[in-house]
Amino acid sequence: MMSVDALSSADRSKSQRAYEWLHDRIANHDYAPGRRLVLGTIANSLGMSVVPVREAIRRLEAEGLVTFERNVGAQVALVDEDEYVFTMQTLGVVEGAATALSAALLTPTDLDRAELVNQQLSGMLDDFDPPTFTALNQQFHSVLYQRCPNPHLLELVHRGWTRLSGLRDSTFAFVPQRARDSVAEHAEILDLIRDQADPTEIELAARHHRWRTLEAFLAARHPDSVPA
Amino acid sequence: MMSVDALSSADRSKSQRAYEWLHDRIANHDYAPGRRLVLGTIANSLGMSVVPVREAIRRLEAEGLVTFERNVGAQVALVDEDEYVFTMQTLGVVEGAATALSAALLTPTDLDRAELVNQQLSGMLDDFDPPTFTALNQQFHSVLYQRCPNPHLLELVHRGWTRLSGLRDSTFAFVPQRARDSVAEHAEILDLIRDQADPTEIELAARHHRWRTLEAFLAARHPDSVPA
DNA sequence: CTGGCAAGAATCGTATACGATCTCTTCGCA
DNA sequence: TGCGAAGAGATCGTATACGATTCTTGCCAG
Repeated sequence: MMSVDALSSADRSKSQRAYEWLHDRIANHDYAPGRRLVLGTIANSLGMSVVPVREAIRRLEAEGLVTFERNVGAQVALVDEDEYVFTMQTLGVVEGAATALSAALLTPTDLDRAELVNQQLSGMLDDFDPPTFTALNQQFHSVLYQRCPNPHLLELVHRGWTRLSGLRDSTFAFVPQRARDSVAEHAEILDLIRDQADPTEIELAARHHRWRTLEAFLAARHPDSVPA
Repeated sequence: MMSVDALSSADRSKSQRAYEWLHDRIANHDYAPGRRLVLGTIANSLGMSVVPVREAIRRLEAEGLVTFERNVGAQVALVDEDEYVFTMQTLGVVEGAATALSAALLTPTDLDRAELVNQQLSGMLDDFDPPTFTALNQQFHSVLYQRCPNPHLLELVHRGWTRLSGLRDSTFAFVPQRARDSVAEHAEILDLIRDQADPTEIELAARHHRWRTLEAFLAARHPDSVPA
C-alpha cells in the first residue's frame, strides 16, 4: 500500500506540488502578507531542491500573490490600502461580469443554496464573527458566479478573492455595520436573478455591492474626507 | 565602452531577459501560436542555461501566453475559436472598465491624438490593409484606457491584447465591413468622453464596441446560425 | 503490406555546486 | 557616542550533470 505521502505527490511534478503548497498557505493566511519566502527553507520543508520552488514562486508572482526582488527574495504580497482598493475595484468589475454571465445558467438548486447561505449570514448578524461571516460571504458569491462559462473571467475572480484572503481581517471586522447592508443586498441580487432581470442590471448590482463594501472600508479609514 | 550586448543585458537577470525576449517574439508573432518552445534551444540562442528560461516560461504560462505540458514541453498558446471568444469577451469587460476609469483623466492632447488616429483609420477604409488597421486600432484604444489609475485592470487589458496579437490575421481580415462600423463607433466613444458622459455609459459603449467585433467574427464564421 | 515492439534520440525534471549579491554585525576611528 | 568600513553569514542566480519520460524510427512478425 502506498503511503499517504506518496499518494499526495502522485503524478504531480515537484514544481506543481510546491506551487499548491504555497498557494494553500497563502490563501489560508498561514503565511501572512509580508512573510518572507526563503527558497532553501521551503525546499527543505518539502524535501526537494530549490529549483522547483523557484518555478512555483515565479507563477505565484505572475498571479500577484507574491512579490519578488532580485537578489533579495520573495515575500507574500503586501496588501496595503491602495492594493486593497485596486483589488476590490477590479474584483467588482470581473465578479459582476462573471455573475451576469452565470445568472441565466443557475439552477433552482443553486439559487436555493445561495438563499440558504444568505439566511445563515442573516442569522449571524446579532452574534457577529467576522472570519465566519467572511467565509460564508465568499461562499454566497461563488455560488452565483460559478456557472460563468468564460474560464478567463472565472480565473480572474478567483485570483481576486485569493489575494484578498491574505488579509488577516476582512472589511467586516472594520465595519460591522456593513454586514447588515450586505445581507440585504444579497437578497436583492438573488431577486434580480430569480426574475431573470437584464444581465446588465444584475452585473451592476453585483459590482456595486462589492464597491459599497469598499466604500464602507474607506469611510471607516478616512472619516474626515469628503465623500465624492 | 560597453558593447551593445552588455548594455542590453545591464541590470536585468537572465531570467528577466529570457522573459522579455520570448514575450516580444510572441507579441510580434515571430513565434506563431502552436510553435514549440524547446528549452535547450532557447537557452542556446540567448547564451544562458535552461534554468532561467524555465522560469521565464512559467511566468508566460501564468499569463496565458504559453501552454505547458509536463515532460513534453511548452508551446505558444493556441488561440482556437473558443479561446478567441473568451478572450474578446473578457477584454471587452476589462477594457470597458479601464476606459471608463481613464476617461475623466484624459487630457485634451490625448483626445486629439485619439481623434487623429481614428482619422487615419478612416482614411484607410478604401485602401484596406488589415495588419496596419489592426495596429492603429489598438493604438486608438490604448490612448483611451492608458490613464486608468488601477494597475491591475491595466495589466489585464494588456494581457488580453497581447494574447490576441498572436493571431496571424485580425478580425478585420475576416470581416472587412466591420472596419467601417468600427471607425464610426470610435467617433461615438470619443464624443461620449468629450461630453463627460456618465462613466457607465462610456464603459458600455467601449465594451459593446468590442463585443460587436466579436459578433461580426462569429457571424462570418457561422453564417447559418440563428442570431440571438 | 501493416501493426506493434524495441532501441535510440530528443527533451524534460531536478539535484548539486559555486560564484555573486545583499544584509547584518562588528570593529575602529573621529 | 556616532558613523562608516570591513567581514561574515545568509540568500540568491545560474551552470552543469544526469536520471526520467516521451517521441521517433526502423525492424520484425503476422
